Amino acid sequence: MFEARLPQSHIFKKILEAVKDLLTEATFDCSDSGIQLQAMDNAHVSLVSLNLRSDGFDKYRCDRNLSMGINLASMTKIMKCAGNEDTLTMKAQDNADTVTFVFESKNQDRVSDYEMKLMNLDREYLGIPETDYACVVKIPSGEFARICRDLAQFGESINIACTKEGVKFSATGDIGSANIKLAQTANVDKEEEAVIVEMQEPVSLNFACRYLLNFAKAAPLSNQVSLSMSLDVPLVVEFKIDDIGHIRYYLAPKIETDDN
Amino acid sequence: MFEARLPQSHIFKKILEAVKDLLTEATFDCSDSGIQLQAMDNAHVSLVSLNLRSDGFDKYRCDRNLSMGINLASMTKIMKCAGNEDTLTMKAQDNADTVTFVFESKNQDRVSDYEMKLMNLDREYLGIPETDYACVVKIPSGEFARICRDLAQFGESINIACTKEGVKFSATGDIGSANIKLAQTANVDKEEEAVIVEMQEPVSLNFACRYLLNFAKAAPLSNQVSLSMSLDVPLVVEFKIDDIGHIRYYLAPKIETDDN
DNA sequence: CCGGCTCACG
DNA sequence: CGTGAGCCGG
Repeated sequence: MFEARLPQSHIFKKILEAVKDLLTEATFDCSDSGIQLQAMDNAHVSLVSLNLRSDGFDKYRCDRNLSMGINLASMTKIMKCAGNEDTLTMKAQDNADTVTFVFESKNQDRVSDYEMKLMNLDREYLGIPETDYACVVKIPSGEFARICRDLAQFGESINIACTKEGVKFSATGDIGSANIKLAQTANVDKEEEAVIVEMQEPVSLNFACRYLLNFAKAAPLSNQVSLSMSLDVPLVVEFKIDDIGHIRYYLAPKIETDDN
Repeated sequence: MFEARLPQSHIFKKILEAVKDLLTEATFDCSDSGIQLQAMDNAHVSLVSLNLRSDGFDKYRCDRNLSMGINLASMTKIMKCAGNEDTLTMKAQDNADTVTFVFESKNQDRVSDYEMKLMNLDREYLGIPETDYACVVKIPSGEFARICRDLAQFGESINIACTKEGVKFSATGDIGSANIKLAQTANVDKEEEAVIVEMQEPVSLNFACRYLLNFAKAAPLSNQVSLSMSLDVPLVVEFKIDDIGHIRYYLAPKIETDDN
């Protein structure tokens, strides 16, 4: 059987908020090492990759590898029924066609369980090569969300330009042009406010704003987000998730000329 | 060139909130003495007049008089990209057809700039005679907004009746009639809560609710609003803006009988 | 002053 | 349904 317990359901709630607008359904692959989800978004433009290590769970047991095809809208509905502080347990029998979510309040006064039908989903295994990136930028995730929101008003694509001094986000459109420059922080008063640029080589790439906006929905999962970029290679937007794993989004640059 | 800097962008943000529903575009007249905007609203019913003195700015430079035709929806979008505590700098070259807004966070780690195209707008210079008013009422601006909102439910016009005892706002309609009376405050505990009536002669005038509602959007700019009234003369609704100027709205009374 | 939540609108 | 604005709490 499969059983995984987290002391706080809110991580899972936020994960669902972070994927449900990109994916209508997805397969959760459970193995001894943890839970993994990997899927192209509905439009087959970006890729979502979620990793939750087994050791990050309060309790974890997975006797046999298990692929659970899940309708994310349904799962979102169920997760909304959990209190943020509830203990969450996911359970499935080895060959079952359902998964059960159990929410327990801290004092055990309230226990609820939700059983959800699993789906058979076509799988597409995608190899993601590990790469060295020309630039890796870490910025506060709230800042990232804010930048995407602000620049979305100006155009459909956002240019990210990275030099060793910092990173610049730009957009151009009918109402004008916008540039947001973040300098690498010298004084790291609070770690979560740091802007850190690791640069081998400067890059300047364009991305579809709409996807970046969706990625930014993962901001509640982490104070910081890292953006890894190289020429002609998909951007990686990574949010670490506490002590358990990460969620990554991959998005190919727009191959446009810099005429905006 | 033209350059004007304010230590806090929120004044400008609020100014835009206070005009954007009345005007789709407007000309900002910049001169050595400051920035002025004067325009009839889209329906040519009311008049908006904004004055920002140069000495109210942190830094101000205007080599040549400059009239900037601005689409206020665009400018509103741009102002929404500023943090409330950001330093705001407006810049334009002498004969440029664009204006640039620069927002800087207090620690300079974040700098964003927005360039916006200027428009050529037809100008209408309107002389506004200085007048003595039969009644000048000062009330808390939040109170004013509340009154307009409350009375809006009853009818399309609001009667403002002023005597030396105080001021009464009334509306009548299908669902009934409403009267809100504010007595002149005796004990001025807090200045911003004061209701002050300066009366030469009592007045009772009717105004289109819809415009008063729009004027009330300037409430965040000031704790107090003053209403200046005389028979058959436009009402003046004035909000002082900190140490820098004011915004005034002018609205002619409805010439109806008091049958509501 | 910022973040989360709730309500209203497109 | 998803997004944006206003309100309340930390």
